[in-house]
Amino acid sequence: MRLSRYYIPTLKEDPADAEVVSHRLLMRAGMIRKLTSGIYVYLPNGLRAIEKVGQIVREEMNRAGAIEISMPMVQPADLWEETGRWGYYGKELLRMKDRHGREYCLGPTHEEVITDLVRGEVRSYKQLPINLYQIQTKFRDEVRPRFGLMRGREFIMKDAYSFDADEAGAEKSYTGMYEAYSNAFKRIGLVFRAVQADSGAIGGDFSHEFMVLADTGEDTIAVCQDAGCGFAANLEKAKVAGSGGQCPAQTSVAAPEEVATPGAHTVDEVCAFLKVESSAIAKTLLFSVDGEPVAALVRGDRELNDVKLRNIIGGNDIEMASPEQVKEWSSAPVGFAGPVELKVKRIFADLELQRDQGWVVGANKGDAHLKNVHLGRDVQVEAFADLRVITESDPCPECGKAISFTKGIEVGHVFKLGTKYSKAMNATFLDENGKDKFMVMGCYGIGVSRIVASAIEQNNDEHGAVFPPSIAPFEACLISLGGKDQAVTDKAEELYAELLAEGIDILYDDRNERPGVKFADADLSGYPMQLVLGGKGLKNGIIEAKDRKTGERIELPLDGFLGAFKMWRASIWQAWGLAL
RNA sequence: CGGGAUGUGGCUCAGUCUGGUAGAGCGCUGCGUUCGGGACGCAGAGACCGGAGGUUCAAAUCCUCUCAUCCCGACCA
Repeated sequence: MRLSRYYIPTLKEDPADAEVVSHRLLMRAGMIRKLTSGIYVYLPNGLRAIEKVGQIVREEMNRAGAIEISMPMVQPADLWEETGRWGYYGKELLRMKDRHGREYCLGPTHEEVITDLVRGEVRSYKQLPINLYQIQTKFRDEVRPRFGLMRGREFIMKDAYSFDADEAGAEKSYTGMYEAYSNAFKRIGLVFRAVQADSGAIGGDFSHEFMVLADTGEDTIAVCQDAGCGFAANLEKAKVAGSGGQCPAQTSVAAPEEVATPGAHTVDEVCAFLKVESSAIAKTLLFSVDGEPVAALVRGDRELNDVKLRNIIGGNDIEMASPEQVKEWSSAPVGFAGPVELKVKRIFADLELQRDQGWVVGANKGDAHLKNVHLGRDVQVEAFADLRVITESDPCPECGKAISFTKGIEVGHVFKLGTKYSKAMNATFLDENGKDKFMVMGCYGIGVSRIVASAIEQNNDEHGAVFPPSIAPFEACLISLGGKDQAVTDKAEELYAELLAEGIDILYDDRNERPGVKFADADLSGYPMQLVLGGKGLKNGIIEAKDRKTGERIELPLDGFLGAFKMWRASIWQAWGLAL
């Protein structure tokens, strides 16, 4: 491509509304432009990177036996009613009506559509397994879109759906996708890690996320320090080691005693007032679950894991109780709720609280707490469960050794769905014995546009983006420093033609610009290889080759250029850990 | 949805407190010089100051409402 006839509108200055590095650089490198909050235009270089990622994903999906289709973005509400997700999915689902008043939504995901398709087509076990996928624009009306392509409302996703005759087949489909994902991310050139994950609104019982490791990631993952163990999980999923069982009903703990704690609303204030450690306190958090009160107790120094809570209590609409609700349910202002004689039927407590000891809790009246509260004796707890967020000082839940936290960006997610959707939508087939059975499903997503952003998050420097060669908008940039020197221009034209004929994905900067402008643009855009031809070089029979990642420059001979270039190119790919 | 902030040429911003001729840098157009790390000179084009209403002789500036965008939180594949 000739840059003089192409469209890469780079910016010298940082756009005012771009916070994270990938957003800034995508804008500055002229790869995207914002249309409105969370919705972007993909400019030529942005589109190229996206399509390269898409193509790698497509190849790995095809290799794994999946079959590409394309489903509509607009979906009818009645399909979502069938699975109950019209109610469950919430405001993230952008809903609309057509001229007849019929309800639709913009597809944030396609379980309903694919299941509807397959139930109408697949009748026999002989047609299974089948795995269908698409690469398509999705829409999720995020509460707060941010960070450019990292969390947009409109984004490009590859989503695949597998249908199997039985659990064993579904397991195979799942591992097949897991492997395909690992292969794809390796080819894309990202440092990533597969971790255990919560399945969220998609549902199902088992899932892994593929995380690109980057300090700016929105997710935190807990990783076992012991490589042999291999435990890695999203913080919202990571279980905390702890025994189940019952809290003893008998105890030697003294009877509860009310103590005055004027003005002590927070755990810290109560600690300071009563001169106890925060680990001696059990805090009571009130939630409204579809309008009904639920209480969750965790130790004062712990953080409640709301995903774990949601998974235990069920329900559609879960939110923190409002101050008014707290007052109604606990008979006290915020900060003094406690489990004893609480007007809440469902009380859940973290495993740590079943210890045979007395806790400090709110007294359900203003300016007072109770001490010596024993949950087995004084409180009707519906269940003791793992409710808290794991901490870095907790042991690995699988092997007991130390764990550490790192930040990651979720770029892929594989789910085992089981029969959740096939049952809800009656997707059945006839098995060998002529019996009707529900198909066993799995679903698998890759955030294609997000990968481009995460690649920049992981690879950039003060000059701009640094793309892995497999997904760079162009693999190499040929910079001609010809100016008025026609001999240099002629030679550059010749090299460009040679590289094109060789099938190299090359951008030729033939603009009538000063050298500094060309260098800055090439660095900013992140082409992994730069070729610079100047007057001096031409005289000496060499062209300069710069590795964008390391900054290292070498000289390639103009005589026998193509061979020398191909060797250099191979070394660049190899340094990225990529196969050509 | 709660808290905070910002809307002025294509971009980044000043001007708003204290009302009185709309500014700068970058970018853009033309001419000339320059040409290995975002050049320089000269001459230009380009703004209903987010929108609506109000106060005033006079509003980018003060008041009311509204819309949009960003940040923090809540929430969330």
